[in-house]
Amino acid sequence: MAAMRAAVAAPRGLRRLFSTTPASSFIPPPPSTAAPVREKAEPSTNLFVSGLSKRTTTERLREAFSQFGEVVNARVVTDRVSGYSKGFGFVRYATIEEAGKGIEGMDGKFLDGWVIFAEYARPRPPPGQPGQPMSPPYGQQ
DNA sequence: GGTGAGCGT
Repeated sequence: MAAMRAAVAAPRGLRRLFSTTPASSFIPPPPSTAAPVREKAEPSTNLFVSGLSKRTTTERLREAFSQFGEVVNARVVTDRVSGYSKGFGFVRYATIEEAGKGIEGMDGKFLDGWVIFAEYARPRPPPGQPGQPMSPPYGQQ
């Protein structure tokens, strides 16, 4: 009789060996389209250029892409403190048409000894909308 | 000092 009580009170430590998650012995399969896959952004006048040489500057980037259209804005992303290029940049054409030609003409090409990759840049969050002043309590006096 | 995938001062 006392053995029954012992069989109920003792096996607590043993239950952990038998009670492994029953319904999830494996990793839950990702529902797809949830992986860190970087899809290409939709066409726009803004281009993302990667694979740049560390010595490639904004001017050279503009020169290279100006062959295929009017470059309205070009910028090589550089570190603010060190001032060195991060190896990628952005190029903005006047029209989407030129942007497409810029990609077709510069993607996979060489620039300063490095193969660069040109693609449409992702949409960026808007800078600052009217209603967000930099100074908080500056209205009442 | 300048690496080597990436999405901006």
